[in-house]
Amino acid sequence: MGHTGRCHSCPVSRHRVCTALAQMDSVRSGRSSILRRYPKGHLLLDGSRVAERFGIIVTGVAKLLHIAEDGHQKIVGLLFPGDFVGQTQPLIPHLIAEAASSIDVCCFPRRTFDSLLKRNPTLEPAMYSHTLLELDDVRAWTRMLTHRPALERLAHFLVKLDRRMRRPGHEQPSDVMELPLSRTELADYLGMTIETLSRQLTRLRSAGIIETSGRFKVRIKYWQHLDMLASAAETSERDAQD
Amino acid sequence: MGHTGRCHSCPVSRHRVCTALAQMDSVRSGRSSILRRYPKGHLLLDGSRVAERFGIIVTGVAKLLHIAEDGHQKIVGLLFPGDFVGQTQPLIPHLIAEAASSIDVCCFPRRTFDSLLKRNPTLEPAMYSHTLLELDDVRAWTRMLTHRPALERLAHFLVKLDRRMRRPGHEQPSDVMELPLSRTELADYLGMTIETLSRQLTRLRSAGIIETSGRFKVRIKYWQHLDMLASAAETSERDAQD
DNA sequence: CGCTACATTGAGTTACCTCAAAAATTGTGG
DNA sequence: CCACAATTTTTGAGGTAACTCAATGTAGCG
Repeated sequence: MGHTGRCHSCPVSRHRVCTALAQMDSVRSGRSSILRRYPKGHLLLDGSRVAERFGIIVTGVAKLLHIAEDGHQKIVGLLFPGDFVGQTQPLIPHLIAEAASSIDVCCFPRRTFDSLLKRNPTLEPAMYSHTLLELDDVRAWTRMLTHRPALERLAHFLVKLDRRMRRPGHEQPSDVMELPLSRTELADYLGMTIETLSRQLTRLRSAGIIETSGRFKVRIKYWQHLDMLASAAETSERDAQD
Repeated sequence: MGHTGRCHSCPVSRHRVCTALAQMDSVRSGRSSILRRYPKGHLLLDGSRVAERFGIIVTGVAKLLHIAEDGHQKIVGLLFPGDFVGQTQPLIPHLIAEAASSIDVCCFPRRTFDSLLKRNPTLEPAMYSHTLLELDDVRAWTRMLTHRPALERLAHFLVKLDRRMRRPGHEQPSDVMELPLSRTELADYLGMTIETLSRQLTRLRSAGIIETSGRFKVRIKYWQHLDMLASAAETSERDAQD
């Protein structure tokens, strides 16, 4: 189950930043980093502080939150295995990340990571590339949220979640997966009310496309069907214009 | 009007990346870069190719577009003065940028820029920071689009446009500004139909908050009023929850 | 088991969408 | 410079997806 702390057995080792890191022997053999497990709710990133360590998510999901002065929190994104946290400077003080579920993080002490950054010239570019891809992803997601109906937004989310949570090899196509967010949070993230979200879930459930048990377990029964709904976006957006 | 090609007279010189660049004498004196003016519609970035030059927008606005296989284009973002284009690798092949209006760009030949990158260790981090801030901005904007009504989205856009287009010192607070997008494009960008957009513009117009002339000229008469509408977001989002 | 918090379902309302027509702006040839 | 077509924007009328408010159902916990 849990991996040994060496890159070759790590489920995220094929991600961009890990690939760059694994060019260093000390990293590949697991001597630079420690795999830490954090409980749901643990603060992984505090935007107002320099991070004590750099971390790459190995399993689990983290919420990215914006905090208002009054302390109120708004979900602005999610982090999945392969994504990283650990800023060198407090660039965005109102941004925090916290574990949405129990989460495994591959952690490098700040100093260690800084020296890796200096010694490995491919590392920073790899991080930058990762961020650029994420930016593009967020932009596409924004369009999805603003132009597509609630059902498709939900379908898209579920498909994305499934893809990013599935550990290579480890899982079957239609395993039960854990929702990282409560209904309230998920509705907020998808830009709808909990009532609308609940109705859309019911639609998918009674169409036989998904199965739910308890509040947080979902199983995709017809992935293909769900994916069609999710990508109905592109097709009907195309029809619409020009 | 047009600046001399030296950083000290340049309206964007106080932006992050320019500040980093201006640490080099050859840059500060304007020997590395050329100020180019491109007409509306000019292709500034082709995501499927390595860019011939690195450019920082000095005046004007550029559209960021996603291209589908069928050639259909969707607006995913805007670039303003201080933002930059010019990738080293074709990371996001379906992404292009084109001038939304006539636009001035401070251009560095690829080779020159690469060597600057190597010689100035603060440059890449500055670019990275810029991108991280942009990512955060897009995330906040996404929330705006998904949670706020059409009128507020439009108000927010106008306020943002005003802030980012205004050259330091150069303009009066309530100058006429040029809309970088047609109604169709703007509606698409703001996630509404052209009809709804038009109605919201009319509302602002008849409330005396803005003035329009022709298709592309807007003047904000009551900036404060508009800003209140724009940031009604935070206030009423706060009221809503917890 | 009963309490509390969260999720689902129901009924009525509204903001935005769709379809259709009128008005304004831009481009073109005389 | 003006008339006229083409394009884009605005306005109008009616429909619908999603919202709000309210009630019911269900999961988790002492």
